[in-house]
Amino acid sequence: MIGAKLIKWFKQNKRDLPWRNTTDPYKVWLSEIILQQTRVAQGMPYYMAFVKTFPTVFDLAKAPEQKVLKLWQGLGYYSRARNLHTAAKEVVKNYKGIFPSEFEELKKLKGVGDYTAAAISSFCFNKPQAVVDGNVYRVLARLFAIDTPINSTEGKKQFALLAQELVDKKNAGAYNQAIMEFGALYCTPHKPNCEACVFYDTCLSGLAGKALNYPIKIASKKVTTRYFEYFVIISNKNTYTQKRTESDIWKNLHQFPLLEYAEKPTDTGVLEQLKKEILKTKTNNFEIIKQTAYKKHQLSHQTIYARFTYINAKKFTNPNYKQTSLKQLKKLPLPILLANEIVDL
DNA sequence: AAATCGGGGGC
DNA sequence: GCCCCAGATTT
Repeated sequence: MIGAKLIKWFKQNKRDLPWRNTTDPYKVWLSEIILQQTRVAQGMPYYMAFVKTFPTVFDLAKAPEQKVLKLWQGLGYYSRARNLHTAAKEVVKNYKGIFPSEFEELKKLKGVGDYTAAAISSFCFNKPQAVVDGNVYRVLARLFAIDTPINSTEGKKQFALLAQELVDKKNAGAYNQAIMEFGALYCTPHKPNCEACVFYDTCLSGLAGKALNYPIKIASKKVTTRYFEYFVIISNKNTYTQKRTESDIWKNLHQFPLLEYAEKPTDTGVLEQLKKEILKTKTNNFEIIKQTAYKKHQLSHQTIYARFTYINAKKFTNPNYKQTSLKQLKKLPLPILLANEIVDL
């Protein structure tokens, strides 16, 4: 039984985090969505801002999506913010603003999967449902020297089953937080503290001196490369933007007029396409003010090389783009790549 | 079953 | 540069 050791360790070593001082499912849910694939240090300021801006699920539900996305700006995986907003409206509409406590019911909420449903139901209602996050995969893989890849279908089933067998059914909330905290602080990916570990004498990978070999993962496909040519078109002290609506990165965030290429384009090629498709002119009634160097922007599955070309255009009328003042621009939710670019504007 | 979706921090 | 982070959804 690993539960007693974990919970004891947890009581002595846990971090004091704001979402641990409450059992309000709204706040726990908020923290869980924010912390998906995100380090505590990175998510913390966003959690504080969301709680302050939207103290209740009703406040979040009635907010416009653009305001939610703006507050999320810079955190990445923007579908989390869109789904967060959708789920808030679902809770208000379907549950009168009261979060359900059952695992299966929680999973019906947009953006709430196995992990998050288990977290909310166990943390807030002490339901006996095991969480399986990156920490749990790592701790269990090491304790039992499990060779099944954690990102394979079989691995996900195997680890979920094992986790559910191990969870302390009477103290699931404490147990779940304990095993995650243990993974985050002690059984870490690169420098596990095996010598001082409470499972030193039973951890199968540790005993073999192979803790670092676990967990096993299937190598992911390598990333694709994209070239983005953004055009900051200045006309009458305004610029122009559009909203990304395709199912692609940064959906529902805004951007400058953009030309995209799979391979590095030639300057003349870019210029021709700019005139034809964005400026819609055959003459040279515009002026290139400046052009930045390509900036490399690394995403999990894509490498983006982006460049900004500033253009002075006397007349610009293209219905695909919306005239935007600098003040308006800074209020729009933008990919961090663009937000950084306009900081000094 | 595999691909996709961000950004940052640690090494 | 590579890996990983309190994963979920889409294809």
